[in-house]
Amino acid sequence: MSSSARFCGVTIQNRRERERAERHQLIIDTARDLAEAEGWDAVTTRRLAEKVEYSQPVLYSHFKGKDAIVRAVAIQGCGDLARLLRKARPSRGQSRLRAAAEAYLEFARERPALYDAMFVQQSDIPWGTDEVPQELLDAFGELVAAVEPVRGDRDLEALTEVFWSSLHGIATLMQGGRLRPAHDKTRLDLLLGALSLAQDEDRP
Amino acid sequence: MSSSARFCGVTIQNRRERERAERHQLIIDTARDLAEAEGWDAVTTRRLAEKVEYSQPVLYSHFKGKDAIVRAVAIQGCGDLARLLRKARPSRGQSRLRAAAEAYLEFARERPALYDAMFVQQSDIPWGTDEVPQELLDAFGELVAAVEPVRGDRDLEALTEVFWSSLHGIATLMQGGRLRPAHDKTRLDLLLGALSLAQDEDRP
DNA sequence: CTCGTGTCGCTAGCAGTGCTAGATTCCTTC
DNA sequence: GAAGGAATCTAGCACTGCTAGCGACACGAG
Repeated sequence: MSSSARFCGVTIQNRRERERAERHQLIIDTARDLAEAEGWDAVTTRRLAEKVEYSQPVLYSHFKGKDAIVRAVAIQGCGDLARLLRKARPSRGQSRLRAAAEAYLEFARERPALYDAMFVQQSDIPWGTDEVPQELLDAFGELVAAVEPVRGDRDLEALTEVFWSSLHGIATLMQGGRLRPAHDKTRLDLLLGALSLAQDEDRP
Repeated sequence: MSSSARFCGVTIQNRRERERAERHQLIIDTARDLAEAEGWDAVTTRRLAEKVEYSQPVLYSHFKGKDAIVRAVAIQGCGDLARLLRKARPSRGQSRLRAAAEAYLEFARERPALYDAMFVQQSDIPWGTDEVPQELLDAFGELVAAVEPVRGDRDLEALTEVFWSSLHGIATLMQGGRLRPAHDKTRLDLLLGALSLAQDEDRP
């Protein structure tokens, strides 16, 4: 019976781990959805626990604290962004740089709370040289690929950082209502024209 | 005696209003200093009240709520930034654009909490066409003046928004440790070179 | 000089926050 | 079935922003 018991024990343990992983993901998804629907201020541990139909302490058996939940949402959001950028290929005479820029800004516009968790709220996600999440590297890699065609003899990583920073600045200032919507198109044209070695590569 | 009484009453009222205005400013300054020293999380109404040596309700006789205090700090910060940009004139062969960019980034680096209140934390400051504070217009005006020399035939306001957005993106991503410090100089060179009509105006 | 009057600031409290210790319930195993 | 252990919940702490209502003070009138 010991082998049977062990076998059974393993499968039961597997089921438990699976259910636990599902609940883990449920918490992340619910937090993201609640934030998108009502903003991060509305994401309290009580409301989140109520939505996942468990009590608060269950959250703390999965995450060290609320910050860790937000961080998990942010990291998975980076994966979403990376996939979106990978799919965003230029159509017609559009440059790859423009396709990436438009996809990035659309992501920030459509999912402002998620974007906030990823790049605005301060978190202790390791962005330095050490253990930075793969999702982040993927997203940045897609930006690098989009910048590469216009790099010329410029430093590719630094140029990508400039591109990213500009997009991020536009995204956040727009979200805060600090830029004039009337300039939306002109602004992006100017940025892309300036970064494209000024050889008017991007004009249609 | 009625004229004497009225005269006295006016001066007393003046003194009271003056003291009240001083206390109003004291609250703003204390909130800003506390935020700069320990971050905005440390700025609670209790701690703030303790620092100004009054009880909490006094804060609410000056401001509608904590948000209004942060907003006052932010608006005065815009005045500081405008003054700093006005003073930042190019030295030697430096372009005015570079002088403004460096001054802006230094401001964001040296006073991160103040910068946060101004441009990161969402607030209901009216940025639209209606009653936007004068301090804000001044600061943006300084940026416009710095961009003007390189505008070429481009839309000046939109180009300034691109310049501002890029600086803002760099400032916030740097603050969050999301950019590589090794690229700091290259990044700014690339941005200024790209915005300067690509005529290498800014290369020394 | 004394007495209302009204402004001013304070004490105490509310509802809600993130988080946790201890009791309780449920399931597995013998 | 009973013992053991893991998983979950209840109840509570210290804190947040904010406010009602009380008490003390300075002021002007008689």
